[in-house]
Amino acid sequence: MALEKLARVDQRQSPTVVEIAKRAGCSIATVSRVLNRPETVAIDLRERILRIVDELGYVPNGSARALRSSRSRLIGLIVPTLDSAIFTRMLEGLESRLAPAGASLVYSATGYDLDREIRVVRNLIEKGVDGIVLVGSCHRKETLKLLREHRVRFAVTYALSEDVSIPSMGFDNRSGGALAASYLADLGHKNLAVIAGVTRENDRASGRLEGFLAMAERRGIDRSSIVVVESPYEFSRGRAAAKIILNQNRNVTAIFCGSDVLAVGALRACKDAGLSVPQDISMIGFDNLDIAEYLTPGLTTVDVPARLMGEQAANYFLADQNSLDIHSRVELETRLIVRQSTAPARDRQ
Amino acid sequence: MALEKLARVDQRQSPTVVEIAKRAGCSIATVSRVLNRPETVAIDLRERILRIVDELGYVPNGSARALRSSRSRLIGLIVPTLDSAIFTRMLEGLESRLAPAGASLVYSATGYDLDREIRVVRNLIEKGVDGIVLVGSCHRKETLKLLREHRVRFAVTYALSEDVSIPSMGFDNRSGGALAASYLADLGHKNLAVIAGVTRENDRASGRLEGFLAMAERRGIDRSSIVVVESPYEFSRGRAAAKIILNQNRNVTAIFCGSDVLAVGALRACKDAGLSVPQDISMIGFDNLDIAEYLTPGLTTVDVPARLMGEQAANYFLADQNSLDIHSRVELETRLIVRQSTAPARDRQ
DNA sequence: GGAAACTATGAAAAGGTTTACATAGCCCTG
DNA sequence: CAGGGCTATGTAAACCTTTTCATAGTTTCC
Repeated sequence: MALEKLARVDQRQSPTVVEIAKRAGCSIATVSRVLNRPETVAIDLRERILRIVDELGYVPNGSARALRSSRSRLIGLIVPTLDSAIFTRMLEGLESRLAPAGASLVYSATGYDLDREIRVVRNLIEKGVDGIVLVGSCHRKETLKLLREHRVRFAVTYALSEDVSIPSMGFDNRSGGALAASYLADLGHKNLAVIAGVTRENDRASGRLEGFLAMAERRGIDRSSIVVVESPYEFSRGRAAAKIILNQNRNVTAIFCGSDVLAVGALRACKDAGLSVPQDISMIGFDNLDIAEYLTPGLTTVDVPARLMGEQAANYFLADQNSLDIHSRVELETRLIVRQSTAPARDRQ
Repeated sequence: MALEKLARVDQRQSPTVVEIAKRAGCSIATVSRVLNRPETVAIDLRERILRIVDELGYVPNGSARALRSSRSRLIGLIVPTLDSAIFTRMLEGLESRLAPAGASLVYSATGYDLDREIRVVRNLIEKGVDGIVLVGSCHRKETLKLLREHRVRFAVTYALSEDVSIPSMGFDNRSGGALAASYLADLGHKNLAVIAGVTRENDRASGRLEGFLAMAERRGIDRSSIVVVESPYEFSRGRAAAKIILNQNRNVTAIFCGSDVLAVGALRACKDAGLSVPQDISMIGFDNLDIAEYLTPGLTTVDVPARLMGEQAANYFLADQNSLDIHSRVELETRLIVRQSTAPARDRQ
């Protein structure tokens, strides 16, 4: 006699829907229904099943669920890096919305390398994510091809894609840069410098720079007179870049930095050089990191709706794909936060 | 005649292992083998299959793979929050190791709420993660029960669990606190204050505080003379806490903060109060965030091997479970980074 | 009172892999 | 040259759900 057939289901094995059904005296289909659309099951049976689910500590198998329904409740996030804290707020916003809906966030970094982004995307597709949040609208053809061929929804953040068919929750980096230029012009600054992020294959960095230059020009400042340096987003790099600018261009009275991280470094360089901010040099950052308010002097900066972008992206992916009010293009605003690092122009020396 | 049977496989559908096998004229088992243990397949067949895989842009279905093999290549990370940048470095370290191995990181936040942690853990188990990285060794019974019952490997970071059967990659928060106390004693400070994190259900915050107090006592400073305030890890809260301390205890000459975030706020409070650091007040932080070096004055702080913990945790989960050299307890060191925010004691006023 | 329309449930297939087991061909060895 | 041990491949089951379709029972309506 096949004794093993009679052996009780191994207690130590995680229970499945079969075990639940057996105990509730119903079919697995009904158990599944209770778990997914409870209202379709008679109340007493439903409650009996739920009780058993609870008793056994049953947790559905996400892989099986995903395989069958082709929905994993996983959303991928691909950012260049979290090292410089710029994208952390978006990540938090995204997760804060996903979690209550039972969805999870899969995080990946590219290190600002678009080729690595291709591999990252492939990896996320393999994991079966329901959607991918990208930063910026500059990507390899291959990246987009992968996304299209595998029918993975995606959205762009931190920028607004020119192609309106691509969902984006972002802001116009150019206007952000323009905000800074405009304010410096208002203050009477004529000798400007920019420490931009690395603009190559980075539409955010180049947009901010372009917007700044264009507005400066409109305000009567000769574009070619503006000193521009590019620098990776690191404190030390901002410091080094500012040092060069201050040494080589003794008449510069204001510096616009493509990110607050660069600005922190640049502020330090001013101090190193014995220049005071804002008396000698005005400084404007970009991002409005939490720390900006706590620097000395408080950093004037362009606020980026980072958390909001994350939340909006989450909304987009959580919304029923056929829903009527699905916002696939959310245009958010930047605004200038004036603190103590900017003042009216005064000649240096 | 059933024409649809003859219809070519829908090009627009992602190809599966069946399609590959068909084109290569072999069985799906062989395709699977090529993908997982290539060395077991004859070289010419293997290469033919790989070529087809490439041509078709085949991407394996992770859900099916996970379902069958019960390995998802997903590692969960549960931290209180990323808002204060404390845990970001660990996250980056973890991801940087997981990605090359084809594994991905699923991020979740608890907001310092241990009950929410239970739900988060359940959710991650449902997603089928192969392992979970936790922060600290203080958790609800139910959390641990879930992990055990579902046989999910997990590890503790940012602390060393007392229970040696629980893998941990962390450091001793008490020694970290002791480092700070010891250094302040060396400098001759006798009137100390601590702005600790919220110690309730937080072994890291309480460990740091305890270690500080114990060492201070050992160095002849009466424990009861030390002013202790607890505060959530936010710039503004650190500022508020320091303000109270400075107002109510005019003789305090040194403040130890349970995190750099608190220290940034506290530095600001000193400035608000017209006190200079380090001449009037010495300040020590904890974490050694990147920003610490760029504050004015540069912040003396206890360095935490955050990135390393992430990397070590990744190593642990990536290692073959039966491997001999699997390090399930990695004890890392904190060290004091002396900058400009600390100086020998001088009476205030 | 009987057809029509619902409602609650069950049976069974499907989703794409991995893997235990079987097999066929080959090379050795005695 | 029989038989044993390899190696490379194939067959088919299993992983755990969701979902389509069928069915039995109940209500509704003329």
